[in-house]
Amino acid sequence: MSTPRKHTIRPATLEAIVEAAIRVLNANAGATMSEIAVQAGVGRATLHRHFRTRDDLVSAIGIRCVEEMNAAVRAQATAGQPAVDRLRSMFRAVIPLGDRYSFLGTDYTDDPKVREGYATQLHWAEALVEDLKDQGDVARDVPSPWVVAQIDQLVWTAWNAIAEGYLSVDEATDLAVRTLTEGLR
Amino acid sequence: MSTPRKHTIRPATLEAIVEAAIRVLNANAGATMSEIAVQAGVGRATLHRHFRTRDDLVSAIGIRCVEEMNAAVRAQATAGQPAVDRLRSMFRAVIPLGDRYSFLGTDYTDDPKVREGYATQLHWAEALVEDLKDQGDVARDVPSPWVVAQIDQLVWTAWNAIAEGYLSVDEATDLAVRTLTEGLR
DNA sequence: GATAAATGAGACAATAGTGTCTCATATTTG
DNA sequence: CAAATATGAGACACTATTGTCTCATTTATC
Repeated sequence: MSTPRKHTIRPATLEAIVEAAIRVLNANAGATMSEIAVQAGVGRATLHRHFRTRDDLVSAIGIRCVEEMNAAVRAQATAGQPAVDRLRSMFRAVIPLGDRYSFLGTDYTDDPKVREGYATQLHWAEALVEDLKDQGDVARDVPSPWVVAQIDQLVWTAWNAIAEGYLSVDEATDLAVRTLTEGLR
Repeated sequence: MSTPRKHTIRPATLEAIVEAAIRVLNANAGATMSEIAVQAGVGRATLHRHFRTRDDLVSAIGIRCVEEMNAAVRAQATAGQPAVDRLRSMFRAVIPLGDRYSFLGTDYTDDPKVREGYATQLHWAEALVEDLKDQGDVARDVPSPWVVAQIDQLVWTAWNAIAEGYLSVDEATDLAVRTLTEGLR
């Protein structure tokens, strides 16, 4: 592991650190170890005890978020369903995670595991887009990277709508699907 | 002004600094004054001579970008045209500026002028959305903030498509309009 | 060409953040 | 309750960056 220590970490402490780090880093990508420690209600030394460097901490939560997201998608991935329904399930699973996920775009980690998890998501999305095209839900003349990018952006837009309180998760999910396929007309 | 100096700046020097700052800060929001100076081909002291602090520099280019963008939109804003055409003109004008604009989201400045410019754009977009709804280009039941957010995101998606080389500016513009109104079906 | 002013290079102090360490305290485990 | 150990607090050295200053050199201006 990248952060081996002779100390065992208490579950509650680990939880506090990870959650605080996700929260703080999403708000400010350049946040300091002290800020994270304060937000976690933990001594700064404890951070360094379990995550030797700042990069280790960022990597660790990057991995966690990406895995969380993949898990959410996998849990919803019911093969055999129509492509649009799978799109909707995917949105429904991923949109509520928007606030934990967003920092990955900014504060991107070079950690291979994060990149790997990212690649997994990308492949999954590409396959889904291919199916959507097969079913005629997406026109063949639209470049697939555009569709994938659009899906990505819609997750963020949907999350924002929920955070700002003008849509519920279900409403946002429906609107995302609708925006992608039918447009807003 | 926030950075008054007894020195006059040479136009070429100012240009080099501002362009380098935009380039470097878009690539890395936490970039250092040294990096910017090197990229500008200018001594670090010269940076501080004309922008007392790093924040001053960031504010200055923030203001510049926002004004650039407003100017581009204003230049295209031909009243009397159908709303969809104005949407297309707006996309066409703003999309190529994506690479200079993108850092504003991340490295957001607290400068009132930047906020003000931002607000101007927002009002402009809201008015356009209202017109689009009047013309039946956007359904009435879609929340306006969603439409505005969608327009914003499409600019970024379009810029990315161009930067990655799989679409031309005109193709990206058309696809953005199409995605918003008709969707990708 | 001469004068004035802007620039480049580098020294400098001050600041902020990182990462390590120690020791007293709190918490778990047996 | 007692022993083991995780934690909190703070001191510490180290590094990177910022912002100021000076002086020699280049560039513009008359």
